[in-house]
Amino acid sequence: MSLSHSLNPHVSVDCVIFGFSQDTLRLLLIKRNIPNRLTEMNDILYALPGDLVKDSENLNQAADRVLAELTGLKDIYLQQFSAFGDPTRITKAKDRAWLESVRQDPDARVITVAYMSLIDSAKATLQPGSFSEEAVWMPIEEVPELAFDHNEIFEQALAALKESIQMQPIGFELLPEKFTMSDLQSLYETILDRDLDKRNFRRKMINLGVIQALSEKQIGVSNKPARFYRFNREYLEERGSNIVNLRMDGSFTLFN
Amino acid sequence: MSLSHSLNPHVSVDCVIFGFSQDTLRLLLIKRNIPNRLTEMNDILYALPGDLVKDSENLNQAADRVLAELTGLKDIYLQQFSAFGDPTRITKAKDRAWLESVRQDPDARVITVAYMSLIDSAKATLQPGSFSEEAVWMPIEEVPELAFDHNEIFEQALAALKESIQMQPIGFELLPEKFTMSDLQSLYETILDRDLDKRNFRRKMINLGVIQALSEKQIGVSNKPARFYRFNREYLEERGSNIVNLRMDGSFTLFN
DNA sequence: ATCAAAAAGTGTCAAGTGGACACTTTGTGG
DNA sequence: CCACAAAGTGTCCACTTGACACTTTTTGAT
Repeated sequence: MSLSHSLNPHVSVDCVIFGFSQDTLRLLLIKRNIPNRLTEMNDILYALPGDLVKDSENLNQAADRVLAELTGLKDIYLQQFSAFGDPTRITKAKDRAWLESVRQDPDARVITVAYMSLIDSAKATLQPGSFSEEAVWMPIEEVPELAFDHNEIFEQALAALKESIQMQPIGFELLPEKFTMSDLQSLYETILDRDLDKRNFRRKMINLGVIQALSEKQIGVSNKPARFYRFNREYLEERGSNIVNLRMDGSFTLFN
Repeated sequence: MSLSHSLNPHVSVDCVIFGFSQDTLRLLLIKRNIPNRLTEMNDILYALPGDLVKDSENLNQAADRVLAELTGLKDIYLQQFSAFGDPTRITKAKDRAWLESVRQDPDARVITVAYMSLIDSAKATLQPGSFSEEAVWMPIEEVPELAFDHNEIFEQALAALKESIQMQPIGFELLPEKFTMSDLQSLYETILDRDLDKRNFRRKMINLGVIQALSEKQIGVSNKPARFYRFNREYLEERGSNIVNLRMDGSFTLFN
């Protein structure tokens, strides 16, 4: 636990980390044990990884630190997407019990700055910070009631993710160094939650120039082995993220 | 001035209000008089309209209130776009002089949540809040050195504005109830800072269905009078803002 | 050796959109 | 009635999208 005198009691960061693997999109949650005075047992409460900001660090640094402390994840590209500051956001009964057990000033009004990221959950090694807390990947359809206003933060992050995937070829941080076209398509289908046409998808990806074909192929699969591709990092550096367009028909047309 | 005991000394909001009129894009600034101990005169410092958040209000409410208090602007649609929390963001010498003159706790580390909006500056009536402060529209090319990290906040807001205009047909709040096609094109050209082809612009706008032609025309101009149009509010309600597309060539293609 | 299963991989056409480009029309004012 | 100023208009080509179905390649079982 960090020295609490350097913590700013009014500002926190929360991290919405989406993990993708095995065709499933998951949310990274912290499982907290909360003392329950009535039952003398611990209640379990899931929450986004988050904590107060130190007076000496900026918001990005705080997000990196908090995520590492609570989950062991390091060097994750975190993108700030919104601040949440409703005065009632931390006043649920369960939340107060936990706050009283860990915070110097549990009554302080806290605004939080939310960060999000999308990573390859198979590559991420979780190392929860303390024995009473555990980091888990939760499929996004099964996300339970969360602490504070974390359900709302999660929903907004998911909506932001769906929008942003339309606008830039993400996936760079998401897939292994080499991956098949089907892996990539599956990633997009999962996030967008709809089917895409195989031929059109391949055509678009290749023409965009974001990925490069390798000569390598899968081995040991019981069907035609797929070719591997890798992301073309120069592409994004050259282009920036300016790859948006507005359509006549008002529809999204990234794929299909 | 509000009761300071209800102000949260660690969280503020700042408003980046862009105003458009007479083919010019302007930024709304507050002119502050700062006591200078050496000269016994006042230094002048421009700043974005912003102030601390009250413990009883949420961030959106704070932004609305602060903007109204400092500039008189009400019922402006403010969109949160980023939080700024570098520990050094309020430590410039000039800034400290001013903070010491108005804040209970001038040393507090403050993070700020930034909001932006784009309005018709000709329709907006400014009523600065106190005699020592004055609200002014500053053409964006002439924005001077601002308080705190407000130059950075402004730059980021401008970049966000340029991006977002590509993605949704804004302008609804910007132009008068009825306007000419040239007015609209001029708005886009000003914000995007480049020329657009007249024929292609008209075709796109009309086909999009965002605007409706009126039968009325200009009168009293010494050239062919232009037809008036109005925005089609049903359009946005039906479509939402889902009018984005990703292009093969990686370029913006909203117009031209 | 042959076959079945499984996933990879491939081509075409029609419709729509984007971008480049120059002249005519309609009003006012001198 | 003439000059000026800004509005308004149409076409062509290149490219992108979206719909659509069959062949290829490998493994593993018989």
